[in-house]
Amino acid sequence: MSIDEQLSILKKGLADLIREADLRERLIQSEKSGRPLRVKAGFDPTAPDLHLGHTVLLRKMKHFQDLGHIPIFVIGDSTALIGDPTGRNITRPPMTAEEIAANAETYKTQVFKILDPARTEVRFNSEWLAQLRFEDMVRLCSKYTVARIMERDDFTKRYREGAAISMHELLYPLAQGYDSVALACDVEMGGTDQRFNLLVGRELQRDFGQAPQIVATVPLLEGTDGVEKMSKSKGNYIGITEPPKVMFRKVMQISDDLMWRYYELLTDATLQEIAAMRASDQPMQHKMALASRIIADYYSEQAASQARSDFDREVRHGDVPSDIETASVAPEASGNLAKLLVSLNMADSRTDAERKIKAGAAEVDGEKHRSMNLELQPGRSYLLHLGKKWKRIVVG
RNA sequence: GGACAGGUGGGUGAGUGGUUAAAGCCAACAGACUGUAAAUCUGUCCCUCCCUGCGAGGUACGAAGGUUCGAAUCCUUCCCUGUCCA
Repeated sequence: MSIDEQLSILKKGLADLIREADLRERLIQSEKSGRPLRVKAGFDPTAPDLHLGHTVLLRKMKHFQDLGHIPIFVIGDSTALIGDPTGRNITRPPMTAEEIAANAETYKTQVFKILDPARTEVRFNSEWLAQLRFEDMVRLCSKYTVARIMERDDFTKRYREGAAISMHELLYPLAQGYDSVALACDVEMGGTDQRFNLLVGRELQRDFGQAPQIVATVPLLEGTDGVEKMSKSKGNYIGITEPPKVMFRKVMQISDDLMWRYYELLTDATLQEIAAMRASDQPMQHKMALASRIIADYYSEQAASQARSDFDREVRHGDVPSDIETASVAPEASGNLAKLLVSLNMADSRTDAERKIKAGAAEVDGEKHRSMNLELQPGRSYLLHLGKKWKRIVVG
């Protein structure tokens, strides 16, 4: 494949590429020398589950991998001690070592749903960061000035607003930049919000006598609300390990406009194909196709079609779901429906359950049930439905 | 170390002694409507208990004490944040 072709694959969907000429140069060198490029992306092990927002980046790394280069997946176990201040206006609470270890493990397995494990490097940045002594830290800090660090949006903003900025947060960009030095990266990738951190890497590499890495950023994927970027903590995410059915439902819940964005960033559909779909008057069909496509990526075609038919039946026609869990309930649970729903995890609290029952959200055996009272007969089974939750119970 | 300002429910933000479990807005949840979504409308949005009622009780306005019949509102100490001065 020609360098131009390679470049155009790699450039597709990128938000920033600093700088394109450098990347071209490196691709040429790599081809000549047979040395693959080292393409790094760092992840904070803060959320235990990867979601579609992360996959925009991972898919791009896969493109590099497919062209013979080496993705380096850096798990920021040391930098997690700081907590990336990106996009934050408050200081993050630090995580415990146990949490970090557990989360990192989950990341590792999930990331290989996209990348080929045999040709991926997975590294923890504690490997080199934990080695640094105080003198090393001081030396590292001396390479950057306060004014330059404060150029970062988040810091400027927080500073201007009189919000707290702790000293250790200023170290984050330096630590991340040092990762690139330690790994001798050729390319570092991240979301557009990572731009600053990625650029710091270039400067530090220069200071350490390395060629500055190429910085490639991908757009941030909006979450299911269509407004904020997808994030676990905002609850607007679609996790790649969520059951197919849940994924399908969540994809269907995005707005029609957002769907085109998802097509662009989460599938290999070409821009022409997307434009054609967009011109048609079948948004729902295309959305269902999108959901199926995404599920097929992380599960299988079969799982996708199953999820699709479940959605058809359960959501569109309002039928009873096919895979309701059955729980057995002691006869003593008879009497109070709210209590029962809480014990079955169908409501957050008893007060919550009562509210929903009063609002007419509860059904027993398909009948709306507005009374708090539910007498259970031993041996019988009941079908409970509250909002999106269903459960079959057997008494006895 | 000194002076000053401030800390309210998921977010924002009212409220400066008494129908205040705490306005409004946003988010969220449930219901209706619907072709998925959106939009719209209705209701809800701390917890527990029961005789499920515009019911009873318990917690809650950084923390702990105090004043008062009564405090988010006043006082004291502490913690935290910011600004200015050293």
